[in-house]
Amino acid sequence: MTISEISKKCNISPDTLRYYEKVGLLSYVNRTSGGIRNYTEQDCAQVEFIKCMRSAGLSIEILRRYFELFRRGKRTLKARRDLLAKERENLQMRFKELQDTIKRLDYKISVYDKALKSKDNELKF
Amino acid sequence: MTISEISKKCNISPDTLRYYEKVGLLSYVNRTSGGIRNYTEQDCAQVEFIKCMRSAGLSIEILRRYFELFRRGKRTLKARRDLLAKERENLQMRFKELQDTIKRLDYKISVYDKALKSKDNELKF
DNA sequence: ATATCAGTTAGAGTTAACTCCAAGTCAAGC
DNA sequence: GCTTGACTTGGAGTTAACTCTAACTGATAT
Repeated sequence: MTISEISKKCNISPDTLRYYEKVGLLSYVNRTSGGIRNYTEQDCAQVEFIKCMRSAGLSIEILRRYFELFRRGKRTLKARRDLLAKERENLQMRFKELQDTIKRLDYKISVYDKALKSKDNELKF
Repeated sequence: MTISEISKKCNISPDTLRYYEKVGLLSYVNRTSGGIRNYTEQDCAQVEFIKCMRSAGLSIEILRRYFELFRRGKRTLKARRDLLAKERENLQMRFKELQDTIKRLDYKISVYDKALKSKDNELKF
């Protein structure tokens, strides 16, 4: 798969793919004899994983650390597991916060709806 | 309340408070005769609201728009309600995504735990 | 009256994560 | 052999959201 093919397939720009490679999220992408990147299905799955974690809020730096551990081989299994478990806990916290914020917005919207009905209230902010 | 007092109370830096004022999130903060900001409880509640929305991911720009509508008075009630409702929907989507990502991490962690037990598996990434 | 200290401003600097650009290369079609 | 078009690189530019700096001011304690 060329860079533009995986770009379309994974909906991520070629520039971003090269950037991810440069900073260590996608190491050792195969090349053709002419020096052109040749992505595998496995690379594609990894890109999907990165995209998913990025959109949940994991930083490039955390993911870089994760893949760096990977490159060091099997003896880092435990460290990788623990890194993921820690990030999972962070997400769990953000999940609860998000839930509360949605509730807060729901309440605020209901206050707006009341004000709109009664036609003469203003809110504090 | 001086800036350092509200800073401690709301756990937000004085620089950030001045920045929020500059970009239009906190307009018309009262001043003493000497020109020093004098925050009210109401300002404090507004700062808490901003903090909550910011940490859920709402941008400064969206919040700026919200408070700008506010300044235009009662006739923008509906527009403000709709702005909040739209952001609420965005958060709802991110909430679901986050839930899926947490599940995905749980699965991945369980795969790690299996690999750690069997002592000889490596994962793909 | 002077030193101290918390506040003020405008504007510069920082960070993360891209995103763009210019100059060059390579394979394929005419 | 030449053009075209997709690729390559290193490095510069962008954006959001702060964060810091320098120079200044005004109230309070000695």
